[in-house]
Amino acid sequence: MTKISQPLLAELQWRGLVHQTTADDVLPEFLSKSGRVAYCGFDPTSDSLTIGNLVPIMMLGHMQRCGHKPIALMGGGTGLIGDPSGKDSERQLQTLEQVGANVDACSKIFERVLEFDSSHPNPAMLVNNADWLGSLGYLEVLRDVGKHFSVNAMIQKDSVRERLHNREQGISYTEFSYMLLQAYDFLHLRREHNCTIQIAGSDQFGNIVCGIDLIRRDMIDQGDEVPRGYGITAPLVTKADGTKFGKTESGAIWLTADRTSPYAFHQFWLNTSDSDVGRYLRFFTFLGKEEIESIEQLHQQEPQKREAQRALAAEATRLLHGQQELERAEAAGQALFSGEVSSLDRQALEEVFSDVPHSSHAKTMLEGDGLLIVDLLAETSLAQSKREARTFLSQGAVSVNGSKVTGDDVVEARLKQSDLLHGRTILLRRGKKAWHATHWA
RNA sequence: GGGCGAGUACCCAAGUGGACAAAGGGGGCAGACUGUAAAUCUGCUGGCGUACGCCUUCACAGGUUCGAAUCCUGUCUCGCCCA
Repeated sequence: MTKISQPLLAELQWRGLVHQTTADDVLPEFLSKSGRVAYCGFDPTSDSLTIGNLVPIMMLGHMQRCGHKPIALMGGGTGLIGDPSGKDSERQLQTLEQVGANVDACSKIFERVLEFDSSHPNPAMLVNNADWLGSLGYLEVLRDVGKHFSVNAMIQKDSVRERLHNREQGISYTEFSYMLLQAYDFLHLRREHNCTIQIAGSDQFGNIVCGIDLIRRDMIDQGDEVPRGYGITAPLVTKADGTKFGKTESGAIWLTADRTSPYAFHQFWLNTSDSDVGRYLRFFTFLGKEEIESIEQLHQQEPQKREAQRALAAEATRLLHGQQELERAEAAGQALFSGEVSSLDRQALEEVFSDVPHSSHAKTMLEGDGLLIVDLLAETSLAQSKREARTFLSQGAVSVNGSKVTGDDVVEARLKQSDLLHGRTILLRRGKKAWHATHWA
């Protein structure tokens, strides 16, 4: 996995991960030597990151694989301020404790993609800018950082200008200062860790340039002839149908299992459309060029097999959740979509349905004539009322233990004790995807 | 402050005294077809009830009327024009 395949920039480019760089003329040359240090900042606005953050994380992964040193920067300090970019309203400030907890929680994600072990030739680092921003004095900032910034230039920035012209919202001095802090981060890492590259999403280009400027001015002050700071931005991930990437009906897709189960995560990738899957393989897996191209070829020949989606889902799930969770997710998907659940043994059944809504009922209800399915459905997450349950039944949308409820009068269909799997479970399904497990005791 | 116009269901939008739980479109859910896709076609889409029915809804509060989304009065919100 740690093979050094090709120079970083070429690697990023064929993957389509480069949106824009600074200093196009000298950057390739600069990056051709290994051992460069690059960082990317992440906002700890919550206790997990979403797949929207995955692209820059992958970029850091490529850095490391190409022999450079990646630094993941958690914005524990800047998170207290809030980046005005792309926001149309002032940010709600978070408490110190909140931000601190979020930093801890998010750092686990990086450990999955990056190698932090000190035995690695170029181990990754995780830093929190609260560590240096927190102790920074106000006067110090004004003298050493503020001096290098022109307000005239700052108010020209898109992110600021929009808010300045918006009387309703405006922008606070706090958020206005954000770019100084981000620029200072870069300078700090440049000084302390010889970090020369900043990676970020395309919306951060302006902030990166600020940092580069600051480094240049600062280093000239110190008599350094070749001040170096470069920026690489990643493209915005888009979907062919124009809808927003990374969102589903049930919300954002997160990178940790407590927010988005490995099964849901796997399903998300599996449902990628044909027109996006090639790009996503490049973005979200570490598979090599030839491998991806052969997968694509296979996919084109037999798109119905969805080899490309399967590969994408497998790689991404393994990366973030590990081999074991991947296997569970695949097994669950297999069982849930084939509908062949009655053959599962007890343990497999419990594993597959651990993430599915469930409810408990009294076994005695199944005695005698049994229980009307309509009545049971209304009590589950699958139908809101008896009337709705009747609709689903008559439409042929309901399955019991994987087989569709059919017959002349489906509304009158009943469940009996013989329907119990392993003596305690009956699985209901509405439509293709909505399952509900009922347990009986 | 003055004048005009608008507020309808998840969203857009018709309806300007009864046939209105309210056209049409979008979205959502389900079915067929499929590849857990796209496109297409079909059904459902205020709530509750085993078809008839009941309850709640057309910005809000009152009123006129046998009957109001529709008419009247007041209030609020939004848009445009004038000061």
